[in-house]
Amino acid sequence: MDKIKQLDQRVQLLKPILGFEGVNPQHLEEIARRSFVKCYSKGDLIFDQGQKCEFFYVVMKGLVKVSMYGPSGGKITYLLAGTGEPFNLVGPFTGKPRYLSAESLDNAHILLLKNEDFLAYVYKHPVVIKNIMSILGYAIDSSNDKILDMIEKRVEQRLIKVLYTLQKKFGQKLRFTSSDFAELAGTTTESTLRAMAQFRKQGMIKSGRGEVIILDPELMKNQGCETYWV
Amino acid sequence: MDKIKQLDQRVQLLKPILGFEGVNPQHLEEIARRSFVKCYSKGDLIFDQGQKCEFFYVVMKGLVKVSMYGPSGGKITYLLAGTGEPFNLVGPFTGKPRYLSAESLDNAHILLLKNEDFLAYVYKHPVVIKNIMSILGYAIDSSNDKILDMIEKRVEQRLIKVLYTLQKKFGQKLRFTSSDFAELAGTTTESTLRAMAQFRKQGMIKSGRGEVIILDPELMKNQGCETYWV
DNA sequence: TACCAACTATGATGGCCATCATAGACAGCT
DNA sequence: AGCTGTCTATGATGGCCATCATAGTTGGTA
Repeated sequence: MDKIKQLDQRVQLLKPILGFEGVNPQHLEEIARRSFVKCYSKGDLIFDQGQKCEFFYVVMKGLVKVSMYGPSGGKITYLLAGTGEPFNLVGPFTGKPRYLSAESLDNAHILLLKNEDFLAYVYKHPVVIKNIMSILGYAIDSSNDKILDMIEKRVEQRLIKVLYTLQKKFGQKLRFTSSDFAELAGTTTESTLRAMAQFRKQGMIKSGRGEVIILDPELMKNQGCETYWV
Repeated sequence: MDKIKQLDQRVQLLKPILGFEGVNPQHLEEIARRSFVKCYSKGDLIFDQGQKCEFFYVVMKGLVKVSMYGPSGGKITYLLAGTGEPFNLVGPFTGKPRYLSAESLDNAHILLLKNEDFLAYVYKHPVVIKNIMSILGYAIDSSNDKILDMIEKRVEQRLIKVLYTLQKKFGQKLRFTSSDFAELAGTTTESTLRAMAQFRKQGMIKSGRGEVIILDPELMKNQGCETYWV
C-alpha cells in the first residue's frame, strides 16, 4: 500500500523532469519501479571527481551542487540541481570517471537509477535522447559563454549575470553564501562580497547572512543580462 | 563508376570517424549515400552563430575552427576539427541555433548530412549515441577545465597546455598563428607572443611565421601538463 | 550561556596581463 | 618590383582583482 503510493509519487515526480518531457506517463512507471532513493545531509558528497559513474541521479527534494575543483584549491560550480532535476547525464553512457563532483547543499532525497536500467530505458525512448542532447548542448554553450565572460567581462558583470540566472530559477530570494556565488562567477569570495556591497548601495539587492534578495530583476535585465545555464 | 568510387571513398572515410566507431561498415554505406560534399576556401564561414542547425558535418580534408565570439570582440576557439572529425553533434538533435560558428582554415572538403538523415541513422545505431555522449562529456569537462585554468593558472601555463594538446593531435609542427593559440588559451595575441618569446629562450620551441615547432614534448609533459579536448 | 565555525566586511598591497602604441618582417598578389 | 595586409615583436602604462590581513557578526550547538 505504502509502496504503491511511493511508486505513484515517483511517477508524478518524474513527469516534469528535464529530459523526460514527452514520455508517456505510463512508461515512467517502469523507470520508477527500478529506481531507489538515497538520503544525504548537508555537505555530504554524492560522488567525487574521478569516481566511476554508476548511476543516473534525480533530485527529489533538496539542492545539489555539481562542481569541479583544481589542484590549487580553485573551484567552480557547474550545475545547481533542484527538485525534479537530473544530474550526471553523461556518466551512464560512458561509465568512465568524470572531472565532476556532486555535493548536497540540503538534506536531500535523491532518486538513483543504475546505468544499465537508465540506458535500457533511454534507448527505448528516443525523445529522451533528444532531450538530453538538448541539455548537453546548453551546458556546453554555457560553459563556453563563461569562458568568454572571464575574458571580456569583469567580476561585477559576471555576478549580476549569476544573480539574474539564479533569480530566474529559484526566485528573488536566494539562499546562498557569497562563496557559492563566487564559485558560479569564477571569482573569489572577497571580490564577491565587495561587489555585493556595491549592489546594495545601488539598491539592486538586500542581503543577510546566507541570503540575497533581488529587489528589481527588471533592472538587472536592462543591465544587459542574459543567463547562464545552471 | 566514378560515383561508386566516391561512395566507397566516403565509407572508408567514415570508418575511423569519432562517433562512428563500432558501426558495421556496410551500414556506413547507407549514410554515405545520403551525404553530400561541399568545398570551402580559407576563411569561409561554414555556419555562423545564431543560425538554425540543418546539418551534421564531417571534415573530409582540411581543418575547421569552431568558435564563439562575444559582443566586445572577444573570441574563443572551442574545437579544431581535422580530417575525419565531425562537428555540430548537438545541432541535429535540437535544430535550434547555437552560439557557435565554424570557419574553414584551409581549402576544406566537408561532408554534410541533413539533420533528418543523421537522426534516422543514429537512432538505428545506439553505439553512435554512446559515442556522441562520450564526446560531449569530454567537451563539457574540457570547457570547465578551461574555466578553472583561467582562475588558477596564468597565461604561460595555459599556453603550454594548448601547445601540448595540439602537439598530441597534430604533431610537433603546428601551423597556427599566435592569434590562434591565443583564442585557444583565452588570452590576447600580444601575451601569446611574449610567452612564445620566453619559450624560445628556454629552448622549448622554435617558431616562424605561422608555425611553431615543439622541440621537446616530454619536457612539456613534465611541466605538469594534461591536455584539453580540442 | 558560552563557544566555535562559518560568514560577512573592508583595508592595503602588488602583480599579472590587457591595452595602446610603434615598428619591422614576411607572403602573396598585381 | 612594389604594394598591402597579415603576422611578429616589444616597450610603456595602468587597472582590475587576487591575495593577505584583521575584525566583527551570527547561528548553531555542547
